[in-house]
Order: sequence, then C-alpha cells, then structure tokens
Amino acid sequence: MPGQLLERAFFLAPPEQVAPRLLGKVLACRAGGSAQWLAGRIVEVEAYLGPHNSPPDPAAHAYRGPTARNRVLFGPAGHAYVYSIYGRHFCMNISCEAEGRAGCVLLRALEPMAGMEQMARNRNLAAGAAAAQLTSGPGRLCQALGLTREAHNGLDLLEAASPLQVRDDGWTAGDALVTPRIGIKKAVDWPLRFALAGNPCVSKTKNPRETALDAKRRSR
DNA sequence: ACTCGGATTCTCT
DNA sequence: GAGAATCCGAGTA
Repeated sequence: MPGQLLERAFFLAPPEQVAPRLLGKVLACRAGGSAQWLAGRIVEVEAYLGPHNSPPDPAAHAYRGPTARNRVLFGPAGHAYVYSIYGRHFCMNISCEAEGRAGCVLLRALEPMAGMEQMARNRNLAAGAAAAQLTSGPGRLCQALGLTREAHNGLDLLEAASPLQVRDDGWTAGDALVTPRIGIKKAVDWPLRFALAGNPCVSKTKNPRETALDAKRRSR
C-alpha cells in the first residue's frame, strides 16, 4: 500500500473543490477479502452538489433530501456512496462536506496501478486487456475493483483497517480539463466534470466541449 | 401499489 | 449511431 491515507479535512470542502484535487489520488480496494490489493489512480471525476446550495443541483441524488438510498451522502465526509444503475452497473462516489451536507464526487475513471490481472478477470476480459478497457467509466471501474452496494456502500475510505481507501502517493497531477457532466438530463451545462488532460484512461464522451483549466488554480 | 426512467455498457449496424 | 439489457428507487404518470 503505497502512500498515505488522505486526511478527513481533504473532504471537508465543497465537491467542486474536492473533485479536481482528487485527480491523481489513488483508490485502493482489497480484492474479495483476500490479501491482494487492487489500486488505480483517479483520472476523471464529477462533482454533485448538496441541496443546501443555491441554486441546488437538480442532477444530484441528494437533490430532494435524504432517502434510504442516499443517506450516506448526508453523513460524514470521506465515505463511499455506491449505488446501482440501469440494473446492471454500480457507480461509486465519495461524500464531502460536514455531516448534514450532501456534496459528493463521482469517480468516473481510474488508471490501473495494481492487480490488473484480477481487474481483467472481474471485467471478463483477457489477461492482457488494455488499461482503458479495465477502469475507464464509472460502471467499469466498479466492476474492475469488485465494488458493490452491498459490500461497499457506506465504508469509511480514510481508515487504515478499511478494505476501501483513498490514498496520496505523492504523484502530482498535470493539467486538468473541465467539462459539463456526462449522462445527465438536468443542469447539463454546469462545468463540474474534471479529468486529467491526455490520460488514455479518461472515458470517451459524446462531445462535451472541453475547457483547459490552469493547473495552479486546481491545486488550491 | 404502480410506473417511469436512470450519474451505463455492450453489441450490432 | 442505435437499441438492448435489466433492476429498483423515487415520484405519483
């Protein structure tokens, strides 16, 4: 397990700030209760804002307040919100902001770092499958790491004993792109998707206009 | 209780 | 580029 767990304070900020800072950090997951760790660098994320904002974010699951499904979002920061979509996939988010505020960051793509053979098996791909086939897309990365709502929703990502963690290995991200979010019907123009420019594992998108963002602005 | 549709992916054309 | 697969959460058609 390279690097250090992120601090809780890292996530005690609005998701539009946390999301770009998360680029380059590492998501690590213990493979099915085994000692093996699967890990990938976060290369694409989206921010979803809590309903306390004005205007509130109509594309967010938390838009209409707490429900049985989204309750993790209203809990403490740094926890995993995993939900099922289209009856066949899972998507993973990280809760942000203080308890009671439901901002979160959706993980849309990783660059595989460890356990690629297991990821390929999880994805039903050949052992030599390209990195981008393993973890490029929110549903794909969950499948590659074996993330499910039953096993991972609500887990604390910032505990040393946790089977699912977010870490900083000291790697410094390059330029980021900012675009509208993918696959939503509301607030389609809000510039809340962030991705590492030129990274081959960033998911392919229809045609969101991509805007260069200054790397300095991202780091703080 | 019932229905609509989704923060997707894959396959086939 | 289009359509299917396939489940369940959330609003109420």
